[in-house]
Amino acid sequence: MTLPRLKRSTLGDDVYDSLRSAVLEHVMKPGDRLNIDALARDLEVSPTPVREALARMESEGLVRKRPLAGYTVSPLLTRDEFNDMFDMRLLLECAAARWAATRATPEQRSALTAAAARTVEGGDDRTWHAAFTALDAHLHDLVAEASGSPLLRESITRLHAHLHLHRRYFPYAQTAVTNDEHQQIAAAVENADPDAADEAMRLHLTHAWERHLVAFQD
Amino acid sequence: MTLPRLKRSTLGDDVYDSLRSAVLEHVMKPGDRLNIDALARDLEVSPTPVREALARMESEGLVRKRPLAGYTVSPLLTRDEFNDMFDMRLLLECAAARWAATRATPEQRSALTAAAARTVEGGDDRTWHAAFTALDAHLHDLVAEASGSPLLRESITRLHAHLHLHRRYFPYAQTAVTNDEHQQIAAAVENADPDAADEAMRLHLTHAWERHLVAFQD
DNA sequence: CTTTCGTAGATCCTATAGGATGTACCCATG
DNA sequence: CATGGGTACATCCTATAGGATCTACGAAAG
Repeated sequence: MTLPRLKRSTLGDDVYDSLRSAVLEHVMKPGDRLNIDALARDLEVSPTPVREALARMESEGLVRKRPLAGYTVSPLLTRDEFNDMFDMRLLLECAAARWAATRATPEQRSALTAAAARTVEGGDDRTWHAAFTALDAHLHDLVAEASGSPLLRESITRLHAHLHLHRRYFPYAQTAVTNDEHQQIAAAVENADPDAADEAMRLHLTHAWERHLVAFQD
Repeated sequence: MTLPRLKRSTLGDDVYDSLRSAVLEHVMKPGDRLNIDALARDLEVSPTPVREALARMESEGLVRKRPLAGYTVSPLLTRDEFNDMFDMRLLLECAAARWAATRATPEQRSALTAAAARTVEGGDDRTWHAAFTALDAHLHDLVAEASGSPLLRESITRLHAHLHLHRRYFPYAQTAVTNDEHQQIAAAVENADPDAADEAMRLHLTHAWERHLVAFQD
């Protein structure tokens, strides 16, 4: 018999969750200074667990630290960095799709197909876009999980944090309907066709890349 | 004119460097408990910067944290985790070699060739092995750097931390001479031949994999 | 008007102390 | 002898305070 893992947590972990979502959900914008004492007051804790949370976030690239001068939210990606990120996505996520096609469990395959079938209903642009990105991120994580490689999934998750940051800042860069692309990926995985899965993911990412590039017209 | 970046650091950063090398150089073995107060006494600092350093190390997978029960050095990789790591190495480092072949600067190419030409001189087994792994790690980092992708290099560096941990624990798993393999990689990059670089790296990693597998005869 | 210097304030970094939790040992009991 | 419970100790977690550093604003000199 297996019992559910019990989840004890410290203040440091809670502060980390709060700050991480605050950065990802854009409550604090890139470049903003993070005043440790102020954060501690707002969260009604002492500075110590705040420092601990910031140290973790720095190691993940969400914030930057300048010794003796404080933390700031990581700046937005430059055009070069953004292109580099998509090169990495192509490398990692296409491999994930390929591996998922051969190693995914039946449950994972059907979950992927179900997620790809879902569509986002109306509402104003802002909430619609938020729901859409959440769905997209969920689907990509399903593929990463189905790859059967914990390390690969972790690497992809790391990349997506930065992608999410960028998306929130340019909310209308990606408005085209990508359901078809998602369904092709899911179908390829369902059919256990590695080459097709790789190619479908490549197509999807390349299109996403092009849609995002408009944000860099400088 | 460009001035050298000035390197101010806090105690937390220094503690991090110290603890990281202590784990990597195997001063503290996998599974060992890390007593925060004791570490603070040994390093002659207060527990606060120690906690900060451990938080960073946990995010990198070097230590594990159990809330309200302390930190421990991450356990050695299981056979599955080890295989997963080499799958990732094949994916990442072959791509790095491929990109390096097309995008490396002339300086990077010659540095790579020079590193591949170096050999490790005698001494007792232990120091020889240490020098050898250092040379191998340096060469792989040169390839990662020459890829021109900061994200790719960072991912590879992350993997190598765990690899290094494993190597130190089974110091005699890799004794074959790999200079030939290194030189083939360097030559392919020098000749700007992506396919050859990919293949040479694949061969090198596959052989390394087989050499390491003997550690798992259980 | 521009630049330099100096001071005041805010902020970061570190150390110390106390409350909360986990761990280990010993004793009692079946 | 094995098992369960209770207590003492060690350790972790958090809060608070003080010293060191950085930043920003204003005044003085060129």
